[in-house]
Amino acid sequence: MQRTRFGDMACSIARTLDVAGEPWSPLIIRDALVGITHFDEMQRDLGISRKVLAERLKWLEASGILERRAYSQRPPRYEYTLTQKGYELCDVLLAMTAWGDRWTAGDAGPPVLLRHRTCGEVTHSEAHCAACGEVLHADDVAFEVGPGAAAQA
Amino acid sequence: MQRTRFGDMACSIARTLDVAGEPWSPLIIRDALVGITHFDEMQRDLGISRKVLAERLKWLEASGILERRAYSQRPPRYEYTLTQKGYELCDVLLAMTAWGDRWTAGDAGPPVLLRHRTCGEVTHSEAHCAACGEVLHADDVAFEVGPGAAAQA
DNA sequence: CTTTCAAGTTCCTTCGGGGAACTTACAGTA
DNA sequence: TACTGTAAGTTCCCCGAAGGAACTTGAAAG
Repeated sequence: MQRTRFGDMACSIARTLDVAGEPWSPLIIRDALVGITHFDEMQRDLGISRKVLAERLKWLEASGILERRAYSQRPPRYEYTLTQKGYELCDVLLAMTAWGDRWTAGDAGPPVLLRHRTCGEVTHSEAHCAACGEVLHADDVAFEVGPGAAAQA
Repeated sequence: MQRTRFGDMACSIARTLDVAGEPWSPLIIRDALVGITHFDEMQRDLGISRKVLAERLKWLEASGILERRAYSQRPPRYEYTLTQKGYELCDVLLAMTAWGDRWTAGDAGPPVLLRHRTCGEVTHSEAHCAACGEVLHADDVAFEVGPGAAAQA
């Protein structure tokens, strides 16, 4: 959690960052996606401080991204799983993966390959226009004032 | 810039975060995209501390995301524009915008609308499989070990 | 020759990250 | 019964990074 609050800005990018913009959060969500759902598993996998992990998990749960559920009563043991809201956030992770593979992988190639289950090909995520289906890049769009444009403090 | 280095992790998400994971960076890139390219403009638009802005701009320039160019010699005045590498990173911002519009906009609706110039519709970014063109979500993909999977410290 | 502006830099305070140790609650085993 | 192990945190201290305000530099403009 950063010092300046992004949640109040009239910008969906800022508001997304407010929820999951802190550097560890996307990696926690990635872990939850691939089945690393227990506190100690995450801590070992990420090398994150236990304190910070506990803070992030609380925040992501409060934000409706993760759900904390006991998978054992005695002894009390918990797992963190993605909600629908959290699951949809993985579209952002797919976009990060595509960019990171393209620009930061270097000669070694990407560390992880994504195989599309339905078509069988190794693939990556590509942004498309939800209306016409064509490939969409940032300068294909014009920005217009939307209905929620009010509270620009 | 966070304390733990993400750049060395064998994960494209982590490596993307290493470049642009600090909370302000995506907003700086957004500003550069929409034509807010001068130091003072950015500082006013974002409400960011001048110190932090100067640090981020240096880092993003060093990472090949932004280019610093003098648009005036006398007096010396500079602008920051996106490189191709930085421009492609905007795909991630489009995904953040789509998620933020859907999950954080509330009753007021999205603060900004995106109109696709080629088809004319108000739209949002949608992740598609680069191979078959179908809509792609996180559990449509299987993760496989890639060629660059080595250096998991 | 004082003001204004852009583009930073410097200084100070405070908050948050990192890391290690500690705690709680239970299970297994000898 | 005591000892060991494990999961899920919490507490403590230190230090680095964020925020904010003031200062600097270089040049034009009144």
